[in-house]
Amino acid sequence: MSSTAGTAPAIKVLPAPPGLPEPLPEPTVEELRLETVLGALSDPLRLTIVRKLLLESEQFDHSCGWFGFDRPKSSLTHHFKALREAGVTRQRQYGLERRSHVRVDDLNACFPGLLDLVAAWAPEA
Amino acid sequence: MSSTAGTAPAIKVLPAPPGLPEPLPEPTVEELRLETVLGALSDPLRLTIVRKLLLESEQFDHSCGWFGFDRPKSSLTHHFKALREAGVTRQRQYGLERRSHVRVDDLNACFPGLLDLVAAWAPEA
DNA sequence: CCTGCAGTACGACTTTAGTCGAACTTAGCA
DNA sequence: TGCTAAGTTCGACTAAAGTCGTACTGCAGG
Repeated sequence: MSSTAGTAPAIKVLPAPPGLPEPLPEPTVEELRLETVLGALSDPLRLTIVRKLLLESEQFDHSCGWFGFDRPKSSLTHHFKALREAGVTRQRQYGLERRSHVRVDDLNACFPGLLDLVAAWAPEA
Repeated sequence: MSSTAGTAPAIKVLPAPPGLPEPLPEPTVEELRLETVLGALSDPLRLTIVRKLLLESEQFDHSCGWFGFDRPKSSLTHHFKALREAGVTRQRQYGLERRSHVRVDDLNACFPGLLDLVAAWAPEA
């Protein structure tokens, strides 16, 4: 996998089509680590976020407020950042809003079946 | 919080054949929680344990020392206990030794595909 | 320009998890 | 009977995560 030259050049930004904001910094596909992704998904709130993104219209990115959590904004920022830095989600800045979506293709390529488990997850009774 | 109504009243112990020690306390299948299992697997050492159990002769249970980690015994106890309490492994006492194996059937039933990811995992370069 | 709003950054605090030494428990064995 | 080895339990310490208030940035609309 790490066939790329010595120090990974860390291509952070994708060739975004014109008009589409560039993603915030995130790990590349090669940098995705199972233990990190599992750690990011071992939290009920983050599991809820990812599951909701998967089940309800993955076609669009969704802003932080779309989820309707009644937590302080700084807490939400923390969790969205954790998901992005683990490589689970991608975030783009649209004007005022920062919208997220799940990196479905990357995750299915690296960890096939994992997202199915998340989609099938049910929050504790 | 038990479960499906009526049947299956939390079978903690298996119908162990005579001569086979009973498993140490562990969550039932209904009690398995995705976030807990993922949390247990988000540690490299524990991932190593489970992967090694999966790849090298799952037919037999393996004692703590079989893995050959050069960590203090109290640390190992900690991690084996974490895996067992999350429902990932089952432990039985054989004389002096406490042997572990992965609860393959239970995990495949609850979280299909998860163990494949663990088996395919490679410790960080 | 000013104001309001989405969200971040920082920092303090609390909680949880990992690490490991030391003392203890128990089975097998001479 | 007493030794040894596998593993536990306890407790202290440390490191990492989660929580959230406050201050800040930066776009939009009047």
